[in-house]
Amino acid sequence: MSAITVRLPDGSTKELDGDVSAGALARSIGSGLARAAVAAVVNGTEVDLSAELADGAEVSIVTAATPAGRDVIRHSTAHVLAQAVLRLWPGARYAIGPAIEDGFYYDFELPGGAHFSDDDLVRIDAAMREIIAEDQSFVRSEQSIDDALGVFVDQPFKREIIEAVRDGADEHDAAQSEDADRAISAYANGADFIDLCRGPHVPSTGRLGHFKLTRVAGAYWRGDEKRPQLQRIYGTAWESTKALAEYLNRLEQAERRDHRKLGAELDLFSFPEEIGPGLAIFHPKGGLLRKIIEDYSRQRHLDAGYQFVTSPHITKRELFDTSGHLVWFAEGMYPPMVLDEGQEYYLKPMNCPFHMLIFKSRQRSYRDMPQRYFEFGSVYRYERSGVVHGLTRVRGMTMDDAHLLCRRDQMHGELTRTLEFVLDMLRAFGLSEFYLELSTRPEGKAVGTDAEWREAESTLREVATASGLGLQDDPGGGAFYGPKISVQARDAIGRTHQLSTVQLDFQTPQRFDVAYIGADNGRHRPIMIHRALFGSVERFLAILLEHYAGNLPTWLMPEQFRVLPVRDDHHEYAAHVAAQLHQRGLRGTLDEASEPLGGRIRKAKLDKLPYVLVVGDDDVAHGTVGVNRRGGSDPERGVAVRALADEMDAQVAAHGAPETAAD
RNA sequence: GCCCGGGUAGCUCAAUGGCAGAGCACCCGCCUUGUAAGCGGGCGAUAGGGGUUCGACUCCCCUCCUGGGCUCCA
Repeated sequence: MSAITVRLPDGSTKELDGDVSAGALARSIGSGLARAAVAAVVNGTEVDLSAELADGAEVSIVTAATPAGRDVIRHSTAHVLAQAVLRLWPGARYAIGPAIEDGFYYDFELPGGAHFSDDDLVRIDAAMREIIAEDQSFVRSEQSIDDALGVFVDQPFKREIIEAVRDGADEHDAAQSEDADRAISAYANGADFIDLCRGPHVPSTGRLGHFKLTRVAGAYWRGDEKRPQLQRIYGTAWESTKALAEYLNRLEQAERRDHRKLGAELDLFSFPEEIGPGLAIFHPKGGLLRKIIEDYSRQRHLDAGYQFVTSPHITKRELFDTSGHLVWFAEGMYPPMVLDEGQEYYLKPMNCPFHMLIFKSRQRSYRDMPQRYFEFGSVYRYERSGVVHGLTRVRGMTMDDAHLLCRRDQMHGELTRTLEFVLDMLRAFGLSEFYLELSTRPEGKAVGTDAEWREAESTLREVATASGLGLQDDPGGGAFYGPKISVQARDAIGRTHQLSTVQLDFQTPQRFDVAYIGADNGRHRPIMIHRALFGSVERFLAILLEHYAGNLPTWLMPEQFRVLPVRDDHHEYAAHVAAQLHQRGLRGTLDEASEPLGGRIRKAKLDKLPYVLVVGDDDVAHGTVGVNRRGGSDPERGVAVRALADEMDAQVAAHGAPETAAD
């Protein structure tokens, strides 16, 4: 075997003689790298460490503690999971087992239609650890389509995948099918297990072990409800015990921020069984929080030239026939009420049809344009029973909904304005990291002409690009009536949430036959922009709660201060302090000295009060308060009431940055 | 809708098929408190319905509610 020379990422070269595998390269560079290596990238393609390198190749080593390395570990762990399940359930069929964000899953069909239970996870976990202890090698093989079909003769899901590769039906596999031999690759480890797989994998199962099976779930084959439902097992896997522990800790942190938990702890809202799933009631503090959010939003909309409108919660079916909702959105709507000799009334799932009627309520001139209608409109959607989730997926919600009708020549400007307005408002609530998504024409189920779509999409793209934010494409993700930009916001623990959407619609104005009179005295069709900023008030509130871990900035906090008199003979002064702050427009209460100060302070802290104010003898004598600030180290004694009020005013005016402390 | 969990007091949790308990909250007393839990007492529950059993929180069936999952592509 002759020596070869390969090029490394830093531009240097390395000579190999004899063993010319990627693993040998790693070893020749250093033992630390060799230990960390899980795969390699050769000329841009991921390969196993056992892959032989060609002379002149550009090679980089994939190490465990990197995104690509973790994918390899997770994918390999998924194989071990499947191997364990097949050991425990002979005759089980296995479908797919990819690496996903933070983990992996594998889908199975068990013999006799059996289902996994949580107890099974323990057994499977044990079997996996045996396989890992056996340190089996992952051995790659390549074969023709026909041979592969033979290998997986008893595995209908694998056969379906192979056939999809053969037929080139699977879009993603198109690149693979361009390979000259159209070979199918598979990995075997041990004598009893082989799985269809592109790879790469770790060299052997002994490289794995920092994993945890997390839950079992049902999942439809290829995500299609009409196909068989499979049994899915989820797990997470990492490069080290430490990384695994950190991840599990992160999950706990997220759990502590869960808005459903915080909503109960802070007495904001609840979901009484008596009302039904996905239908919340807001308690006084939650109601006040909503009012604060909504009032601020209203003021901003007023300043930005929006007009306030209101529409009813139910309407005759004809309105939704006209709008197309009963064709396109019927499954998301509650069934109708039949009133007045057969007249059907529907709860509204969206506000736009009503706003169209407001536009139509009189003749409009080109001079009237744009019309910007805004409404906190409560809508009801019949979400499937399995998908409701806290305040983020509900059956009744209030959208901060706007519909802008403008002339074609105003479209670009209105969109730019709208996007700026949206981002500015989100920033005011303490969200600052955004990217945009552009959802384009859904193939096959779109209305409107090609020219209209081209114009709409290119306009949205220009506007999105001009914002300077990152832009991701979401091909085919638009609504049937037009494309949209959605604003994705990153929260304090790095999760992204789709918040606002700005949607172009040339269909609805046509359906309602709305028009304005142009300067040419002719009828012209306006362009419509749908815009939800918070999405829904409920969901936005939930995202804020989780973003701030309940420590809402002072301006949003329903209770901004609480005055605690040390003894009951300080009550009068405490009431005086509270009244002074109330006069400055600050919100707060007085907690009388019926129990010891320490206990009252603790309660106020658990309620996440930004300002806990203690008044005693010294304060009565000098007109001061003791200030215990949220997140502050030591309380400050002897603060003048006026100075405190000024500080709080400033804090409110600044809106404040998120306090990312865990709690 | 479907798959796997769960449902005990307002909240967080106990209780081999054999007397349903605790802490917090709430109410009543006592205590008069200076920066994260003062003391005593009281009120209060097996989600709903059916079944098995001498006996059911516990086992079975149905309903309701609830948590996780159902595009993340060998």
